[in-house]
Amino acid sequence: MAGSERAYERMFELAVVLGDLLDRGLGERGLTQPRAELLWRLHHGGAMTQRELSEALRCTPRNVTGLLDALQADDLVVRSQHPSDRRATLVTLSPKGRAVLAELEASYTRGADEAFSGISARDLATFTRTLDIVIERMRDEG
Amino acid sequence: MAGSERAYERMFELAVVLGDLLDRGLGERGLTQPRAELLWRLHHGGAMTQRELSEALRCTPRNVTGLLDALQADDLVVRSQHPSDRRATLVTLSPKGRAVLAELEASYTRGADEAFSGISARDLATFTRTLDIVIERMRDEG
DNA sequence: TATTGTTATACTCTATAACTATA
DNA sequence: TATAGTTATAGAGTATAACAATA
Repeated sequence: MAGSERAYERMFELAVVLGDLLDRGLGERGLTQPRAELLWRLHHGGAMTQRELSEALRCTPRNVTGLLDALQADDLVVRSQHPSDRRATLVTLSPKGRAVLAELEASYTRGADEAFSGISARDLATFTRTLDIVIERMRDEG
Repeated sequence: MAGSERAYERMFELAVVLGDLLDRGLGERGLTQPRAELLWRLHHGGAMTQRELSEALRCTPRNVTGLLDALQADDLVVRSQHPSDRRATLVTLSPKGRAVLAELEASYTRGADEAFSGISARDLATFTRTLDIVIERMRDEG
């Protein structure tokens, strides 16, 4: 088999194990991937309207409503009035949400360290550079 | 930022663009990821019972029933009687299903070549080796 | 008794369309 | 008129539980 095909296979395998690992970690915290991605955006982008969330997540406004309803029921986010536009809703992390996200971020950093520990800086650089190339090519194939 | 964290980020990005690329390619052929994975198993593993499919796909037998109902409606698979066990159903690709899968496999090989063209054999080897290590570590974190 | 695949039911994520309140 | 977010409805994928036919 050609080297490129073997590498290609491995990338698909990576996507699977990465997804499984993510689902396990999130599941232990009562989260799903779509809900966690929404929280992640708030964690890194700060308060946002639902419209802005729907654009960030590339999904419909209706979808954001559903995700927020679930997250609000779990006391992870807060909906509040927008100060200047009474049509809009401002979404923020609750104190509990902030705590969960801080812990999630720490777990993420831990995961990165564990994944690549013992790999030389040179190999890591080659790995990342190759990944950059492949990602860009796949994005272009739109 | 540490090199490991940057590489980790890139892997998550890869999973996203790989998933998007896959969805686009399958969507053009009227397929979804779960349905395509079922077809892929039949393509490479040959005729199977629904029970065997549910084990291969790591999902419930009920789930297989639903996927097969949709694939059968699109004339991509055939359900037939098991020769020796009258409880069981044997599933095979239809002629149309075989044609679609042959084309899909060709497209897969093309994708692999395009993704890594121009990358040196040495870099590709380092890339694949690093990927192997990371995948194995993530699998161990069960 | 155990197994195969089904019907019944439910939950999550996703989408479109119609609607309300506001801009 | 246009925009923000909702209700109504639908479809895909997933799961558990109860059931019928067969082993």
